Amino acid sequence: MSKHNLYAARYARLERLPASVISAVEMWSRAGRRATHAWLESKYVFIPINIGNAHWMCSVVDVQSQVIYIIDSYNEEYRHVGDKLLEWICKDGEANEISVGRKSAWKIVHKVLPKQMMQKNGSDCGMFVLAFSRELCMRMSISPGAEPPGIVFTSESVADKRRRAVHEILKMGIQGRIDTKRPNVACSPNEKTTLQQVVDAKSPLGKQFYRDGATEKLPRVRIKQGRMVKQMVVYQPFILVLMSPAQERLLWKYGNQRCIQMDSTFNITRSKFSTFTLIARHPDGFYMPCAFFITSDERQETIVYCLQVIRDRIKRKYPGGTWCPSTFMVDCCWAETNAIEQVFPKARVLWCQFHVFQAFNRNITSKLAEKQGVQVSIAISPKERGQIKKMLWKLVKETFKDDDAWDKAYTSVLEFCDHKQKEIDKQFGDASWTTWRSFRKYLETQWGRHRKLWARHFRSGLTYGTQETTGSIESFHGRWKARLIADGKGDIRCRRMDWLIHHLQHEIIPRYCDKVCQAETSIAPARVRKAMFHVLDEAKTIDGMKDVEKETTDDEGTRFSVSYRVNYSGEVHNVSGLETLEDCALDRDHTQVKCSCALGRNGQVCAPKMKAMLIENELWT
DNA sequence: CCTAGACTGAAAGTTACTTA
DNA sequence: TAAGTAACTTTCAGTCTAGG
Repeated sequence: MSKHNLYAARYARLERLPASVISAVEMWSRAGRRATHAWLESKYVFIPINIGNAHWMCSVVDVQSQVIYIIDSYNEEYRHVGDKLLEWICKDGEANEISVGRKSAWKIVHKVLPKQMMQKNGSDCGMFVLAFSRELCMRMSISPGAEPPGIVFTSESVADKRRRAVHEILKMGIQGRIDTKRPNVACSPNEKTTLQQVVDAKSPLGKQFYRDGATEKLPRVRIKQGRMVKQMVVYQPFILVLMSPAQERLLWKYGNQRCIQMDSTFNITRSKFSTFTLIARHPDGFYMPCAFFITSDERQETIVYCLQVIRDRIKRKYPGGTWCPSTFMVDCCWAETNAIEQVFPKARVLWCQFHVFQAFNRNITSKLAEKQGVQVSIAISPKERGQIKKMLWKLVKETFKDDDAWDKAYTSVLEFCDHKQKEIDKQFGDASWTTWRSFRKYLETQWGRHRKLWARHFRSGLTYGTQETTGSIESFHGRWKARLIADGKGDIRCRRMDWLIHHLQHEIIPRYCDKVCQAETSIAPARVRKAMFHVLDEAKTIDGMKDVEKETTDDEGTRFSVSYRVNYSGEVHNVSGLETLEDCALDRDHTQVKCSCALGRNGQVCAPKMKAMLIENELWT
């Protein structure tokens, strides 16, 4: 007797047999032999059989007793199934020189199921096959005399078996392949199919979340179990773009083929939203805010959306010619940089030199810090740090004769790092002090590749005003916050969003409009202000973005309306208790899964919770 | 401290080719 | 001719590190 008792075959498709029976079986048995052992060397072989790509039945080959059992959940007899199987067995036994006995000695037994065990719907046959296999495996005794088998389960309990299967898949995963070298060892956890693959949780959520639009606008769902994080987030950013017609004009007039600065600031309202400001420079030398957008995150795609709205808005209002700023000044932020390059491919992005040097400084202090060793401590002297700072500052600030000269200066910095590293290596041996090496790596990966973004040398020939930094926008934010604090209405971090909008609309924008008009004309500011207000009133706020219009009341009780475009309204749901999903699946009770949203807190079913349930549902019904 | 993006290695998917 | 195979590409999750 073989030491192997079981062989579970991959399924067999009967309709294919006539043409390809020989090669198919050979491939099949060969694959089995390579993986573990020949299938006919087992005691029992379980072969799920598929008929007409529709129905499944279970067959068990008892190799030793030479019996083929066929169990069909409808109690129908498929004579040819047994014959074909027998044909296979004989062929394969011959080919692999395994004695399977005479063909006539084999018996084909169609098990007859009691009525309570028969399938009563059109979709459970697969579960029946699994259930039969499991029961037979568990008992490991299949004898031709014992028939019909007693009632092991009823057809009603198949739904529970389905849930059990879900439970087991969630818990154990699916073994993807068998390690040919160690066939008896279970696969490593890495090879288990994880929940995300079993349940395609990343696919769109279903109708309730669908909106027209690009894929990236669909909310994301991450269900994580086991090795993965147990959290599900339906993530929909909040976006509000604010730009008055007056600002639009400023942006069009003073932003086209000129420099625009962009920066974000936090802690302006009680929400943890960021406020982005775009400012342009007036020929008289002062800077004015030209657009605001408030977002719930700072991801690239969110910024792209806002910039697109602003660009399209100006295009529509001033159709003549293409409007495109020549340069954008931002701080060293990749999300902003990439977004600008996506929306304005022709514009050059420049990084604020102040932020660049700030980053340098931070990394010089952290990476080139003094280190305490076992016996000695190595000191990177302030002088050395000063030296490298000076060299980098030169790279940032100065204009060189040509690109080669800049390159030479840059390489000399790297060589300086190498030199210092070598000194340390000589003293302490390789790999013990890698301060300079890691700093060099940082320079190369983080800055060397993107030199055009931050070095003054590569900016020659560009028109971007007089500033090399986003200083004016930072000071604008600073003054803005200072004014807010000074108005004595409490902590700005506790204020509401509508208050912020009101403040922008009635304080900030008119201020700058006054200033601009004073510079452009000789009209007294009071009259200008009136004229500006007229424009604002007429346009309400941002025309063309009328998806949502709301009447709001500010702190002083003045009513004003705001219209804004929200490309998708939503909130973040933090669903906890997902680890209990498997119990929920068995109990059909979802109260253990909790969600942070208002509905969820009241124990009601909210959308993400419903989605989690739906995913389960799909598996057990 | 938090979020975003680059990077990385592994798995899954694709395709062209081989084999019986 | 269909299944297997190898080489290649794409996708995805996890890690790391950046800057605010």
